[in-house]
Amino acid sequence: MTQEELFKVLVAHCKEYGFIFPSSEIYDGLAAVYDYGQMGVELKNNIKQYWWNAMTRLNENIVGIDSCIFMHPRIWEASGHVGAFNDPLIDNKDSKKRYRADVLIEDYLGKIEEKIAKEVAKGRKRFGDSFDEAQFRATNPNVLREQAKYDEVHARYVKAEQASDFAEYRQIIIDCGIVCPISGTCNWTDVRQFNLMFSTSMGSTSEGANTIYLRPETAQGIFVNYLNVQKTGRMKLPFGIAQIGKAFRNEIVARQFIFRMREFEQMEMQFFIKPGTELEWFKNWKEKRMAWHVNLGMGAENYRFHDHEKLAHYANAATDIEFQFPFGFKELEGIHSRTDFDLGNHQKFSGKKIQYFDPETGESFVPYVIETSIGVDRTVLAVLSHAYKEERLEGGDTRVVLSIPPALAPVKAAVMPLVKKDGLPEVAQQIMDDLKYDFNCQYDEKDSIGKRYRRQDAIGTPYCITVDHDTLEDRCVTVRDRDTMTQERIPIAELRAMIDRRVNLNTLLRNL
RNA sequence: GCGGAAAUAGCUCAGUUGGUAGAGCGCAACCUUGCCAAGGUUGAGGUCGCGGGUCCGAAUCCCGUUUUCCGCUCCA
Repeated sequence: MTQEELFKVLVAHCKEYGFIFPSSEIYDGLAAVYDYGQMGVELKNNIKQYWWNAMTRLNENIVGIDSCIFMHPRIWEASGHVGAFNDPLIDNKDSKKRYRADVLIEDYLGKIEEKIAKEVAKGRKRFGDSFDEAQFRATNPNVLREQAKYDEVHARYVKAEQASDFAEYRQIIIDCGIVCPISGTCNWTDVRQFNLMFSTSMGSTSEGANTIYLRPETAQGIFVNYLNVQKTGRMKLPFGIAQIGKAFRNEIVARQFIFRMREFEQMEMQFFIKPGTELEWFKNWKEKRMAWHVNLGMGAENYRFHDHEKLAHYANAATDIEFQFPFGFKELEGIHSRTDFDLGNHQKFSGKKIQYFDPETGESFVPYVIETSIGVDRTVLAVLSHAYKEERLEGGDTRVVLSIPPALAPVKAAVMPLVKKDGLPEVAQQIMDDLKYDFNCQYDEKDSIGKRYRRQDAIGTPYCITVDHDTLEDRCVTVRDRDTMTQERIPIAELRAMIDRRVNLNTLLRNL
């Protein structure tokens, strides 16, 4: 089976066994929106708990918050999202390729600069030591011509940018004869803006209503609460604030199942530090976060770092932790050194002083930030795609098993009477009643025992507990292991401790 | 958003010049059985993605539309 086929089968499996459903399915679905079903929500909650506890409990200097999706609109100006998420796009009608209109113009200007630089280099070669660059630039006809062109286009571009005049963008592209590198033609569509933020209005009357945005990231909720947490929690640098929550992006292309959704969930932690220590902490968090992933036991070889060459407007160092999905290595988590970009901008835009007073040195400054930002849904997908296996058994049968890390498994144990009579269901029900306070358990008495085992394999239940006729005599049950399919006989009295040892999240956390 | 492919029962699919909608698996109840997808009986479930058109008659032909999958960019 190819990776592509495996991915399709996985998507079908997720639906069939109640992990993930397409949204609004009875109304034909809603593109790139998915709901978590009865199994999916358990898996997702376990992942969130693993992250939350790893952050807030294992680190004494990290606390959590839960900020709202609605925030003051000015926040998105301060964060740069209103600008950066409003890319002006243009399509070439012949090649069907889409480009950012501003990038096309900037590339064009870049080329003119290159030409000028080449002329200058030529001049330097010709005149040697007596070369006067300023003089040369002011007199050489080639340079003057190119410079004039550059100045004219640049002036128009800056003006258009300030006015958000997209028609002018297109006109510049056409006037300059900028062609599509693929088709080589100048057959362009209008410039259109794709606002990646969802908006709605707040306020009950139309004239008094404000446009507000659904947050495109959870990070800003942390930054705007920095002072609150720092002061009320008496936090000292370095310290971190963690948050799990929904974010929304109106992606042009949202695809690959739950990998890229328009509504998604993030787990973000912003770590506040002294300026100058950011590279050290960046490295520290890179290692810590990788350890968190690898600790799940899904194979260190399935993870890798991807350091960013091109940095976002807010970062001075950035890396991704990528996971080997069925469709290749893709980003699971981002770790960014955001400098004082966010807090500094909020200080500027809000007019409130956002600083940290260092009692040791007596200095005040805007803290630097290291961000770790992981996609919950992507982690769910990573776990599921790694867990899904079709095994060929000795008898020639196949079985589908989800080898989910036991601590994350939606159902920890299934309790089943071997037969639906002779008092076995009653005993099984008693065991169920005892275990259900500690673990999510399922009771099943329908169909043959083999079939029930397979059903549990398909949802990744680590243990199946079977009550048979001997149980009535020796008070022992058969515990069948999901991955090895081996069975062992265990006293009912020891069941809870035995399961707990293997599925408890704390065991995972202790290994970190 | 653009181009290509697809949509029939919960799932996988069949359905032949246009003529009353099918199979296997699954699901529910009962009987038999009892440690790795057992057998039997009975039953539920589809206006063939949706909307138009052609036709005496459309799952089938035509147009539109929605959703999904595959390519083209961004990103958690």
